[in-house]
Amino acid sequence: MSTPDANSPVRARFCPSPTGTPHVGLIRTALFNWAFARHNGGKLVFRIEDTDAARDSEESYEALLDALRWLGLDWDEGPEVGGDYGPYRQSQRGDRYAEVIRKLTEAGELYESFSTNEEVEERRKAAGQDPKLGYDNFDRDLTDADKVKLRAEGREPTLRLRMPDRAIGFTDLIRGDISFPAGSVPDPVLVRANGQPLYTLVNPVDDALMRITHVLRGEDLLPSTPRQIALYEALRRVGVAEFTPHFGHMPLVRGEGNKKLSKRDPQSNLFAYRERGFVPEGMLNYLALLGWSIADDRDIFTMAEMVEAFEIGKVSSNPARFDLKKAEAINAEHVRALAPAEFVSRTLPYLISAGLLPAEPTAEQVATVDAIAPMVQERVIVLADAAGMMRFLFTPEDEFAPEEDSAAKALGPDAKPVLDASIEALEGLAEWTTPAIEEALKAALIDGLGLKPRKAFAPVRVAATGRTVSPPLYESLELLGRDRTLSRLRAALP
RNA sequence: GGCCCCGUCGUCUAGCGGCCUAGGACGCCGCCCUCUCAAGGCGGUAGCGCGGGUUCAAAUCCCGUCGGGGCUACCA
Repeated sequence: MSTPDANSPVRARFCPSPTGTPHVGLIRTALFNWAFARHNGGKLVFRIEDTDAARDSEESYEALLDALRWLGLDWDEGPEVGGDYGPYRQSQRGDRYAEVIRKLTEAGELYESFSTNEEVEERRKAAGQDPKLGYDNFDRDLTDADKVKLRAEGREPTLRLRMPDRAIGFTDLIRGDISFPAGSVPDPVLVRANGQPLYTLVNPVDDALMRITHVLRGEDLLPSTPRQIALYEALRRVGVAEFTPHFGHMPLVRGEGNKKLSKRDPQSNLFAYRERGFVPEGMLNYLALLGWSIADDRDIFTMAEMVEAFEIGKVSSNPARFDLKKAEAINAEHVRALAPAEFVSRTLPYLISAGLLPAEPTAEQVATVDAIAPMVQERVIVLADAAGMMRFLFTPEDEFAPEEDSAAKALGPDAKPVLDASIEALEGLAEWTTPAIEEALKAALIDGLGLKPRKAFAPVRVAATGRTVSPPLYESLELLGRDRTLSRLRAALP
């Protein structure tokens, strides 16, 4: 098997079909191809496999671009950036496929197949074989007379590739040597009866035409590799392909249980993570951990570091479970690592969509966010969490009310003396600053009432911020201001 | 059923014959810090599927076995 010249530049590709919402497993595939291309100083080709009009949609296509752009996974050739091997949407490459089909057919690499699935099944059963064995290569030896007769019945043939009568093996970049015995792969259909080419044809043909050197994809495609290698051999014989690329099959991403993470599983939806406020750095870092590790004692890293260290041979061959808890932990690390101003600018959209702020926040509102942000930043896991923690600062007084369960915990009858003492202490404060508030509250509640801090501050916290969990209390009160603080404490009196 | 892949803590992994009485991370538990919750610090919990080999020595190599998964479309 002739492989790409070791000195020729790496050309990897990411070639999703635009069906549904981007899936985290799909994005992991994009990430590894991207990192592989970047690490090796090669090119990443982005190609859209939209040959199934029944399932593809323009929305899904847009979603794919949106996803990659959001994550910062850039491509060197593909939609919107062009390249020497375009177009990069298969729906626009019909003429090329027709040409390849013609060459293959003329060279006798393809044969006409008239069998229906039912007929194949019947023949398998009649031979005492399991119908699941698939196509039986029956039409390989049809005579011209047979074909004329079948056409006369109104049947149109598909075009199948004749698989070689020998084992097909290759060295997988991730798994090592893999071999499929002769006869274990039935002759695949490459072209529909109506002349439409299928994935089985267009995927390898485009990889050949685009001179892809490394095919890195999910393990679910491993069984299709032998028929692709057979096609490559045919393409080389007719002068369409110059070499057969290297293959590497990445482990599957699993969901709960041991099954492959399904497209229907809400956990697979990339955009759901974005909506919750996963940051690209966190999402990518976590996805990278699904099958790869940068070092034995570290799992937080940047994409620049990943590119520097990424070697395809170090990718694990076992399936990885998508673990939300760990994804969140990794994301939280990246959120905390954000520069304060960056945290604010990324959080603002979430505050707006949560209804805390108008689409165009005032300078004063932004200043308030700036002030509370550092204290919120280290307490959130995803950006959307910030809304819950900042809500008390942006809720109009007539709408403000402590959350029910928090109130139940901290605003019972016992709270009255605490709130009374707090109000009295805060009313007379000369200056409304964090240190002054702290001093006054401690003097009144700890020293004055002799309460444990835990008991003392809970009612004040819930009365003012609405929740038992909030940013630090004194700072929060300072930002809230004296008037709002006092009116909320009074309103909370049992 | 057939073909293929995979098998280290609950999860993701490090490990590629001696450095392993198996390391890290998430989770979980405890302690410290402390105005809450986080963050941070410290400590703990838990694993080489099983059986044979090879070897002075195996998580690491070989075979078998069991288990899990994927594919098996005129989808991609």
